[in-house]
Amino acid sequence: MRGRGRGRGRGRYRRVARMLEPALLLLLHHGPAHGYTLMERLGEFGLEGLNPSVVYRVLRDMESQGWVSSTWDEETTQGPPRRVYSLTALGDEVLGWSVQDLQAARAMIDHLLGVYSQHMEEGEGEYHN
Amino acid sequence: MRGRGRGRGRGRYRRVARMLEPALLLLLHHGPAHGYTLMERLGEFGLEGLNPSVVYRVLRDMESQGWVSSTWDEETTQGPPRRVYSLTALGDEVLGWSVQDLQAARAMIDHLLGVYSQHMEEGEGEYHN
DNA sequence: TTGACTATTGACAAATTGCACATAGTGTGG
DNA sequence: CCACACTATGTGCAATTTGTCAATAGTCAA
Repeated sequence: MRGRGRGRGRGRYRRVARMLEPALLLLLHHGPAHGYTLMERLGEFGLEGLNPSVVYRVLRDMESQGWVSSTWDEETTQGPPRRVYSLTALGDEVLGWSVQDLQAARAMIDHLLGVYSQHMEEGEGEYHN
Repeated sequence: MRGRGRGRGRGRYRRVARMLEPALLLLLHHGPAHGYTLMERLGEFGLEGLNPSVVYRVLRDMESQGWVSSTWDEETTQGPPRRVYSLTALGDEVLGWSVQDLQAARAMIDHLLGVYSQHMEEGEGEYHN
């Protein structure tokens, strides 16, 4: 068995992961920020409780793509040096594309939900077993 | 470099893949159908052009989870024997959960899009490079 | 100096996906 | 009969993505 985790939860989680990049880009669209701060602000987008290494990895990957750039923060705070990420011009463009992608995704979801509620109204949903 | 496919397209495609299971369940909610037929009807949900083996694999996986059941079609048509898939009671329930997940996903997308257009109106989006 | 909290990174296992190809029946044109 | 096209489904494996665990590192307070 290929064990695609049964039951609930999984689906949402994975779909959510697909929103991590857009959410980070959007947060940076507001202004530069540290990775740690970004991670905490992800809660606003329903992305709380992610493993930090996931978030940092995405940030580094986005940097290697040139969507964001980072420098080490000058001021010493309580802790090791922090990276400050900012959106690049390319990242700004990518954010625009992401928004379009998300609009398309929403349209697909709407269609599916529409068909489902239609089935419900019309009393379809006889499963044959 | 970990090569997370640059540029467009990828993101959408992956997000789309996450809708394959719900779409198949919904199609089967309408009534039993062959894998091949299902594959063709996926176009209605914006899921055209998928590699057949992907669709068949998901169907078999869903069967191993007990969400759908299949039998070989009696009637001989042009081609090898075909499987007929139908939704099980469990599959019907899973479809309901999927719908809830999708509603939640839509809410998240709406929120993100809302924040984005707010930024746009307020003239944010200074990227600092 | 121990523990708690802030920050970031690395390495590896597990899960997912894409793709190329294998198999198989039926019908058609030469 | 043979090659070819089209309908259908299944297998195997490489590549990619994701999750998890642990390492490193600095500051502060008891």
